[in-house]
Amino acid sequence: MAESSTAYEPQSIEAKWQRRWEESGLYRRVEDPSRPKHYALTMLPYTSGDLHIGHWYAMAPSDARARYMRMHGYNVWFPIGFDAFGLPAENAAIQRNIHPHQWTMDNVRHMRTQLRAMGAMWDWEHEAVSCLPGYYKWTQWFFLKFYERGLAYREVAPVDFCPRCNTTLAREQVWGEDRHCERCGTPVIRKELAQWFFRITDYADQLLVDMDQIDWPERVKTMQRHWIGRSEGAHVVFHSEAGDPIPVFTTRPDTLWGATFMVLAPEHPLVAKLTTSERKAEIEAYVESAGRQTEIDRLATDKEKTGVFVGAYAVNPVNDERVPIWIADYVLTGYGTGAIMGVPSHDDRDFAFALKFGLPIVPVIDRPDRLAKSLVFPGSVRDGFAAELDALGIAYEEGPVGTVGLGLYVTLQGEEQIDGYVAVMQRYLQPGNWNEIVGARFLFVFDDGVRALDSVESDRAILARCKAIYPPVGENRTVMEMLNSLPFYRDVLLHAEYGTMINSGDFTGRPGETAKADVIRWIEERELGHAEVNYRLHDWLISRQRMWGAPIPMVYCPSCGVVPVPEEDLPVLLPDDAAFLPTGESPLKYHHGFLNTTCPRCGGAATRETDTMDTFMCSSWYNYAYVSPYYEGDVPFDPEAGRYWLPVDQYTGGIEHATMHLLYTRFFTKVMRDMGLVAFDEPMERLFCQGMILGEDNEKMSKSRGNVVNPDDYVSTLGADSVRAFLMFIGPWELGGSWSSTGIEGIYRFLNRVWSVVTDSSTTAIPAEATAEEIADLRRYTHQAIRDVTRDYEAFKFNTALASLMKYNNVLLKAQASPVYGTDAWREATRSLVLMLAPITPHLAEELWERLGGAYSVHDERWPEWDPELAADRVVTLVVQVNGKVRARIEAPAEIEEADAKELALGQENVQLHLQGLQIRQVVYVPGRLVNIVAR
RNA sequence: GCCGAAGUGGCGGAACGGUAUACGCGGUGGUCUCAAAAACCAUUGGAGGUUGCUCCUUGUGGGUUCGAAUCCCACCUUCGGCACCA
Repeated sequence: MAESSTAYEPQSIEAKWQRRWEESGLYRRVEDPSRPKHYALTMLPYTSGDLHIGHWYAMAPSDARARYMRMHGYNVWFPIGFDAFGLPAENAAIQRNIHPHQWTMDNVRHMRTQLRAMGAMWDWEHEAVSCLPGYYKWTQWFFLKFYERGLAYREVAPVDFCPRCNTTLAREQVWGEDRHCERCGTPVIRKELAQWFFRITDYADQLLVDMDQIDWPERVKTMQRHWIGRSEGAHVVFHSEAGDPIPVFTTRPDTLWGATFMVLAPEHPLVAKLTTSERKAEIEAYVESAGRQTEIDRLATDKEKTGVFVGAYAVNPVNDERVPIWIADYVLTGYGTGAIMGVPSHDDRDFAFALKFGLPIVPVIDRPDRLAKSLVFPGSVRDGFAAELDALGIAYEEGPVGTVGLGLYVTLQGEEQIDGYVAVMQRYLQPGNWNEIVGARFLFVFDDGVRALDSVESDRAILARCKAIYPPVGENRTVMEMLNSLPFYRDVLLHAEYGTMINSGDFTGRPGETAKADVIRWIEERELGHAEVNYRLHDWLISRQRMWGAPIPMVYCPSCGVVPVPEEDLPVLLPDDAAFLPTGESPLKYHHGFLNTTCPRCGGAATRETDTMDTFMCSSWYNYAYVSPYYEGDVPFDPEAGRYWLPVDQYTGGIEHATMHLLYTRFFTKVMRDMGLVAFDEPMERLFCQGMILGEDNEKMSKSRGNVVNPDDYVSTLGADSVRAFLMFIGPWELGGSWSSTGIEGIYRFLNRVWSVVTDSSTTAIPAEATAEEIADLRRYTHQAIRDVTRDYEAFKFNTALASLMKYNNVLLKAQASPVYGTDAWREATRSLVLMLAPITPHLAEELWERLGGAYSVHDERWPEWDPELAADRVVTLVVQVNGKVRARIEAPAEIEEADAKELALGQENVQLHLQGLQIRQVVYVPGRLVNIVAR
């Protein structure tokens, strides 16, 4: 084989094998019911034009895993396609005067070439491009089916809008604190538009429950659970004094008696009606400013609360208390009913709001921890008070109170201590003083008696008494505001736990375990409201005011109203002569040929819907489209092929899709199941999410940073196999990592060393015969490598798989110059090395396999198996510790007995040295690993 | 802010509660060469020391344990998502 021992030249072998694989149809899909199928899928790339290193990072390991499954006997199908609708194509159209279709398809052609260079096992015969009519016909078909099932509806919803460009803006097109248009700098306004929604909330519970049947990363499931945000509570109707019903959703109906105000979202439909004339200007200004903020800003809990009183009052239905109505940006229209009851004593945000605006705060749920505090002011009690506290076993600390002297900081635990404390306080309180107990109870001890904070009136009365005694506290508007000025009390002023109801009329004393359910039953009986489940998830807004998307197949007829396009008329084609305005406005609105049509129902003149669909629609069913792209039957894909291949067995993609794409595609599958298109609940059985590849400077790659890595450059110099292997070597796939131009050279060197281990016969073997021990050593390394590498592939740990392969190759480099060279064990070693590298470096492995005399193709070979007997270590290193510190290491036979190990350990000189003057208490033995001698 | 994740040598990272720093990069010294590159060999966490050793080190502070990078609590920092980027 001397003539084939040339240098490793990736360029020639990669081209050679890519051609050969294609010619022989190695990766072509075959339906073979005799073998277990494996549908491997990686998230489809967007047609950005250039294959970024990020695409390689997502796809190469996914391919390696698919190849690994293939070597385990699975009939693997690994399709590919393109997500081809979207904003960048329109921007290109405006900037370069090129039709989005042409721009996109040029990109597709270029990307296909780049993708082929990766040497992945893609089945190109089932490629699908989402912007082609044969594809989006079915995207539109899904819209019609959802509409038929009552899952699509039209409703007015706000969009970010640039008044100058006359166009809707995506979130990424809105820049800066002042939220201006990225193109022209004009401040963005909110505009209400009629838009189409999908009723994903109908499936909220199924999306939650079915998570149990899929093998997805726990973090993705958790994110989806939070995203769906199921909460059980009650729908309760308050009324304004004028009689307008104001429904609220609350998860805590047991706190209804503590609702001392209401807050509406600034966009709430009743705001204009409720606002009194003198408040109008202020309210309008606030509504305007709230509308300009993002939801993220509005919900930030660390910012100062803002809000405005509308001037009107509502009535709390459970106790007929009059409560003021406010608007504030922390209440959103999209969640619940867009209005809340403010319970400041048991909700952080309501507490902060009430404190800021001087609204009364009345506790209505007992603290389950029974903790209370009291600050005894200097000079407010007679001598001997502290001794009484000692006698009762009450904890306190003496400390300065401002600049007035030393006071007592008392902490009380439980009823007995609180009652005892109040009794003592009543006896010792100096005239002209008061003392308060805060937390488990809110009690004010005055010299003529005790007053509890148990209602809005008591709040006023207590404050008035205190003010009379010490006028400066009169600046406070509520008792809580006064208490909040003392930092000592801040952690006991409110709590959000369930507990026994207090200050709640007939419900006072109701235990926390049943409080919520009991109150719901009671309000249902009185028809004040009812139990309700609320979701944070809201319906999916699928309308986009864009041209480059699948047109929504709907027609507006002056006489028939909203009419769906008949199925047989699909697809509603995008015009190929649309004129793009430099503003970015959708040309569909001005394209007469597209816009004007006839009503499918009455045949009269009608207009088309000009909005297109969210591109997440296209990617919600692409895993089905691949089965039979641009299918011409009466369902979106060939049912027979679908029965064999579906669902996806292994899906991989970025964690950034955790909540949106991955939730939408699950929703689609559930609707498809209900339509009878598929017989399963979930589209992807197993999911792995990779992290993000960063630039050499550890920053996200971007053109502006100048740290973008072009894979093509490295493919042409070091080869696709080096790029693939390096990307897998960087670190754990799920965590991402940063590119390194020197790191990839290290991989290239490694592949060269593999090459020389397998092909180099110039190192003449030492004439001596290999001993049985040398053979056993080599075989042990081989079988340990197979064991470790197999485990790593199983767990998607390509980085450690490569580390083990490198280590193994280093061993083989040494063995090459020893008598084992050329033995059967050597042949087993090199074959195993090549087989284990095949998924990561498919070209190199194929070439080396051929040189080893293997039959075409290495990718049809079976994965090597390891023999535990052969892999077992003969000698182990026993670590000897004294009190947990390593004091000696002993080479010992692997099967050493506990007693022998301990004896050996104690015999070590350095161990004896450290045991001097100490008494052995315990000896811990971990078989084959360590002996820890505990001595004092 | 909320939700999710991660912090280990000069760098990327490895470590079933049991030898911290595997593997690779980089550095240093050497071999080869007229020279350089490549390749190969050796060495490489920090501090101290009498070759044998000792001490310190896994973001910070506590805790559990014979033993903690690993488990628990609190905090700090960085990254991803937050509904019209895909």
